[in-house]
Amino acid sequence: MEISIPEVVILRLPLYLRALNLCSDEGLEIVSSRELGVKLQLTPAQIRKDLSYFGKFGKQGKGYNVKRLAGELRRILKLDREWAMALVGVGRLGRAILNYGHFSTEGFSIIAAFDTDPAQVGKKVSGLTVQNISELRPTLADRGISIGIVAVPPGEAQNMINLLVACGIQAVLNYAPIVARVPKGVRLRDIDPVTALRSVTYYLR
Amino acid sequence: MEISIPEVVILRLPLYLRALNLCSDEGLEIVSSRELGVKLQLTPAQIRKDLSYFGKFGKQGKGYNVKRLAGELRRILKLDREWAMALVGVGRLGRAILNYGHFSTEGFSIIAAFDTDPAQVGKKVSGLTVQNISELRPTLADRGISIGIVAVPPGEAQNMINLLVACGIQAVLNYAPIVARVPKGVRLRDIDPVTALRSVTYYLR
DNA sequence: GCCTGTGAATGATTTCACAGCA
DNA sequence: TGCTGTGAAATCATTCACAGGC
Repeated sequence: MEISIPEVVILRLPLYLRALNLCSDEGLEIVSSRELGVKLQLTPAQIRKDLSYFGKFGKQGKGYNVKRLAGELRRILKLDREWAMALVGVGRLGRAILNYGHFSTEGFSIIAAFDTDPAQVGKKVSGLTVQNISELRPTLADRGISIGIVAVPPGEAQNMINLLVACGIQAVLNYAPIVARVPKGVRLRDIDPVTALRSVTYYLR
Repeated sequence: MEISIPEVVILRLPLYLRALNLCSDEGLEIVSSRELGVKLQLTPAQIRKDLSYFGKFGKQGKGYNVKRLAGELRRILKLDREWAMALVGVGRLGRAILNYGHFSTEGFSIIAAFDTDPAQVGKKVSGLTVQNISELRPTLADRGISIGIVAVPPGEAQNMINLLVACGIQAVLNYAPIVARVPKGVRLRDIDPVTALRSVTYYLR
């Protein structure tokens, strides 16, 4: 029987990757779980235990080879390929997302943009021609798009998510400030600065 | 001795607030933990247990008064006041943050903007005059700013966070794609779509 | 000596299950 | 009957502690 890996572990792997990139920048070739732990404010034991779900990547007495471990994590997280994404909503927020430089350098490309507003359809934004939402289904299928980015007003967001799901999307990155729902089997991540702030004020004077 | 409330609970309270707002929009006056659980994909028991850390807000046999519970949560999370924020970095990302409409409607106002680039200082962006970073300390103190927003390139981000901390900031909302560190007592929240995506591809085909 | 990988122990969080009230 | 609030039980996650290898 398959042992399944806790989701908290998967959520930490990208942080390990960030820390390893930092090690690379510092010219480090080998890093120990203790050193990684200092950078990430995690215990060494947690890092070792997390990695042990996937294999043995370290050398006793030494630590982990920075490049090798980064490569393994990229493979585990399926970051050793390009991921095609579609943006829904090309208003102010959607345009800012298209201009965000860090997606493409990390293997995530927005290759299609959609809007429900006929006035937007056909316009060029950041090198993409805005398509009518009715073209969503064939475009997702033909162009191998697995991730949808939702950047529409809150009132429309759940409908757009439902539409993406109905068209076979596998994951949604939701920028709308709502409680979004997706069926089991579809993955959802929310980018919501207001929710982040609301959980922080509790601790402030 | 004070019993301290688990951080996971605090992280869920803003979601409860979102769900309650949705109930309000639907014209609901009373909601049960079961109904909230359906909206949030959480178990009713978890919602009741979470709320029980703070008091008894429900009516047996009925449920929770939507308006009343929303009000209590706002009070608990200290959202019954205005929070002043300072933005550091007025490049493309910083400007998009200034244009993001959902902060001010939720009681979070960006009332000062800073940049290290002398060419930016003195310019007006979204109604704010960009200030020299050297004015950070007096401005935070004089204007009662408790939250700093970091939107500078990755290489400068940790330095800017250190500076904010040195100037007495209580919380940092970090948009830079780095592993950021803050001392104990300062709260950090990261807004990082690439990290969100990296944790999602693991589950995709 | 130093650090990994990992069962066992501890600690935290979630869920159960039910008393008590509307 | 229906739902809350809550101890107790169950589950899940983290940390400990040490065998084993460099």
